[in-house]
Amino acid sequence: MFSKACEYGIKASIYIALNSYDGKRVSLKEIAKEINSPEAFTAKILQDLVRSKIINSVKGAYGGFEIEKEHIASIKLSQIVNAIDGDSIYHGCGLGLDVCDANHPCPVHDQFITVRNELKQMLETTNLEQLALDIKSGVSFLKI
Amino acid sequence: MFSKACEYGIKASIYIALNSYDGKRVSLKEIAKEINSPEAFTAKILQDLVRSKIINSVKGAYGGFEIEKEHIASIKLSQIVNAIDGDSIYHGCGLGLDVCDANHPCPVHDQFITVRNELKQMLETTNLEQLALDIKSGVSFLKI
DNA sequence: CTTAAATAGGATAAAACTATCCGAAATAAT
DNA sequence: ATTATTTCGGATAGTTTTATCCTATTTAAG
Repeated sequence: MFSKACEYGIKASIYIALNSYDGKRVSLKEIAKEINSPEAFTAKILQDLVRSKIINSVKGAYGGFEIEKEHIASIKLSQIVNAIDGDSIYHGCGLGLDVCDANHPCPVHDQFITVRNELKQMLETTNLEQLALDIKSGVSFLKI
Repeated sequence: MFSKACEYGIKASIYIALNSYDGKRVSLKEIAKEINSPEAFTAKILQDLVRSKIINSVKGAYGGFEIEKEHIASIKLSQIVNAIDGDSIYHGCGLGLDVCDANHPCPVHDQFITVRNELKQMLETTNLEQLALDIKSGVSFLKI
């Protein structure tokens, strides 16, 4: 469903959010360790998220990544996915037709639209705060 | 959502079904042309479908691919997807955790389950006959 | 029997995705 | 200022997916 890059991006964002609530800035090293991801590859993904202004980075000693507390609740899963995997989930035909709409649908157009709207809805109604709080309370987990 | 291989596999299956209703066997060449897919790559995918006994192949002159008429209505989209992409859609965590279940869920476990069940349901309730008839009646299209 | 037309399957190439390496730039502490 | 730490970004490597090529095998027709 999601690319590896996207999986790492989501988990990293949650971990950063979690720590930002405590005013803690976290390093790439710590993030990769806590979400069990390859460090250098994770760095690339974090750079994407910084460029998309979803997370914030501070260079140099005592630097790291953070998210402004007030923004956490307003960051939707859809923004993270879009920053990393692009908007193919929103456009794009289920069977890869260049043109696929109500007037010229692919064979699974209607069925696909239904599932995709469910996914879309899910991504747009889930925000970082919810996810971070579940980790904090031990309801969900970022690794193993 | 689906791999390219899976997209081609689904479209090819529909085209074969469509022709099998008329008792027509179709060649790789014709299939690739009609579903707008690379010929040699499509050949590999058709081989998979033959091995999975979803479609039938006949070698030699006047050979080609076909599906027994009586089977068409019983072939579900899920079987085609499973033959080509495997069952990763059914198992596997949305965020790539090795262990992810109700007792040890990833942060998006519940949301993911919901969307995936919708997809699962869709794949299991859609069969080749429905899809082929829509193509025949000009309601849906296999290319452009 | 020979030939032409097809699928089967192995080998290989190209492209995309995942992952690693290393030097540059920035920053805080000493 | 110097040093240690840390992100940034370009180059490169490995892996998987997508795609191509070529030969072998099968089969119907002449």
